[in-house]
Amino acid sequence: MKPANVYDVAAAAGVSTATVSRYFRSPEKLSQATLDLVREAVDRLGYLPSGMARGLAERQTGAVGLYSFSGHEPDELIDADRAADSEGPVRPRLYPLFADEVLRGVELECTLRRLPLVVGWQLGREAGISLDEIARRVDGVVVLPSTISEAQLAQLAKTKAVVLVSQPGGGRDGIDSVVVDNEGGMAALAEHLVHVHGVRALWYAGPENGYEHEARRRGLDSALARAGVPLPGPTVVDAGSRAASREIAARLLAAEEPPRAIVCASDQTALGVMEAVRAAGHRIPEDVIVTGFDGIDAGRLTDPGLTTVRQPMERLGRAAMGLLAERLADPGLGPRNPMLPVELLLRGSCGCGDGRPASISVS
Amino acid sequence: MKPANVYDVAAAAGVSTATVSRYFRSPEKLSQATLDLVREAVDRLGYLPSGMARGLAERQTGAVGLYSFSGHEPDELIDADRAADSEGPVRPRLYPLFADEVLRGVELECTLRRLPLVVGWQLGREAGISLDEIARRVDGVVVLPSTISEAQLAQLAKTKAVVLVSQPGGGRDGIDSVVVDNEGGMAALAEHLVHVHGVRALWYAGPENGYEHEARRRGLDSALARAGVPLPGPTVVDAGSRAASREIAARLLAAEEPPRAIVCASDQTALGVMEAVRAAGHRIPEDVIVTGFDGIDAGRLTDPGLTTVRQPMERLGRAAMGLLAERLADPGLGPRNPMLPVELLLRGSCGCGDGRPASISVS
DNA sequence: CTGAAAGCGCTAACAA
DNA sequence: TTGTTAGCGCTTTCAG
Repeated sequence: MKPANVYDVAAAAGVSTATVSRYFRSPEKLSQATLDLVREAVDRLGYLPSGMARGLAERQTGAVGLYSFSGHEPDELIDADRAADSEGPVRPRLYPLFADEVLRGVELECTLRRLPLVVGWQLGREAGISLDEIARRVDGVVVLPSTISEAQLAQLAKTKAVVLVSQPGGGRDGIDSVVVDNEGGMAALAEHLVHVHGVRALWYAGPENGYEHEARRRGLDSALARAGVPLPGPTVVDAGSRAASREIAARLLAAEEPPRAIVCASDQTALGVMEAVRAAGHRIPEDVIVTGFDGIDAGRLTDPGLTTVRQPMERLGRAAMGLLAERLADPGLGPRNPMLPVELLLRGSCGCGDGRPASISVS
Repeated sequence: MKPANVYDVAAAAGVSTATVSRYFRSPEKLSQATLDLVREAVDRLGYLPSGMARGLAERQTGAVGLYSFSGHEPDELIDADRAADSEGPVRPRLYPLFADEVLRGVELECTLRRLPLVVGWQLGREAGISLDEIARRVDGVVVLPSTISEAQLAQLAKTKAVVLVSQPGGGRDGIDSVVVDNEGGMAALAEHLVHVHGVRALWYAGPENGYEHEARRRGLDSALARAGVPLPGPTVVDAGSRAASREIAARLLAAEEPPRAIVCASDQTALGVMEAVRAAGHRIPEDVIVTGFDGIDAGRLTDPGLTTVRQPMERLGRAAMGLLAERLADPGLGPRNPMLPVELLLRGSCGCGDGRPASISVS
């Protein structure tokens, strides 16, 4: 039997559909007697107003969206069933990752603001959910770094509010953004390595595409240049891929002398690199220092702990959703593009942190 | 300027609205020439079909929902900004909790099945988002334990597919459920305490309302009865509240002799109890054994590690969304109510786990 | 392969 | 305070 609609309820209560609508939208405009009448009919029929019809009529969905890459590799996800529930010193699957923590912040903000959240994950290039599937259901969407082209984003921004996370909004109309100080964080890390640990020869591992990684590389290079240390060559490594990890190991074995440090563009890459360094027979940090970027939880659980630059991930999510909510409330706002500070986390993998990890605020 | 709709696109392309609709829904029915015509218009106008209008016309939303309690206390969430980004041996705010891990499983399954997910959290009794706000936007919803009455659930199930997590579906029509073996897990834990550690006097801490806790209590009592150990009295403690933790501490101080063990209905309660036990001047596990239930991550990070019963939380979420997707695909299905096995995790807080934690499968 | 037109269920003027 | 009615934007027969 198909669910009741306004007409059914109106007929059952002996009122008009407008009155039934008012019962939900502006009960204060109805008399007590009418209220009771409608309530009875609603309860009896188990009536739940359709969000689709309501959205159509109101010309807005009343919901917000989050679109993200999954952070995991497809095959890893498919196998997740097996991996998820085992336990050990090293987790079989990394969690929570950057995207998970940002999501938590977004959810939190949505809960506080009473906004239903529609989430969708991109998985690899083709799998998962498309941004359009999310966007068509919401008034505005927070977009995490994903393989969405600038053009698509600009197109979308014409009809929906868009807030970019970890990608510069570029002052484009209708596109807000929130980023962290990637450049400053990486520069601070580089200075630490050079001045405290005397590092003068290092490798850089990480994908070189994308705004975040470019900013990090820039921070690294400028700090090294200032310190008079030769810049590392480009090392392209796909974060998380086992092949990349093997490649690093092979390069280490092939090298006449291993670098004093390997600076990675992300913690996930760094965890793979740590494995590779050990596979090549070197000790961390005595032979090779390894550093990451992000501050995911897994970096605390390795031995030694991973020295890294921590992004305020949950805050990033909250800020992004906050910007979105504000824009929805006032579309006239100019573009906002805040930058959040990061924090240098010194743990064992750089040779610091005998005892508790130290943390240093940057920017 | 308001966003383009089908009519705009149809006019721009010189075709009918039906053709524009077919462009998206069944492109194989259109000639190449028409396809090109429409594509051009769509791109030029930045057209994104409205999910609301589509849902209305199709009589289904094409999305699924997840409704959950937040797992955190409201004040904790409000202050989250400050707490979220600090670091230390014990995290200022517990994460990920049960609900977070289940959510992850649900998201994962949605990603694989390409289903947009609408999430909403209840916060305390009144704050946060209401179940109706989620339900009206989706075809079916997964509901985590929350303060939703049986009556409301039954009402909702009349119009939407509902899958309960950690609550028995009770064979009701249209209500599926997935639970874990709470009773068996707690019984296994109790037997371990009695037979391995010789526990004969213990307290039970945890809220006594709700299906999960009732099942756990039942498992505890029956195992103790079988072993001829006197049953603990009821101890009602609101999980996570500081007042409850203080109360435990006070009771310990008032007691002539502390119990050999305090068995808790959840890890969150157990973490509070561990604090309380120490505050009362006792050592864990030498003086007092403390155990939890859930297997959240935070239980690994305490010193000593928390002995607990691990639920396969991610799998719970995946299973729930799987059931929902299947029912949506075939509404004729009878009620499904699977029970997932749990695992006993022996760590330091019961006196086991010199070295690596042991884990024992239950059921 | 394409078009015309009738809804889908709700809201919001506008009247009464 | 309540009712009438015209859309909201899309899909889907039914014709052609």
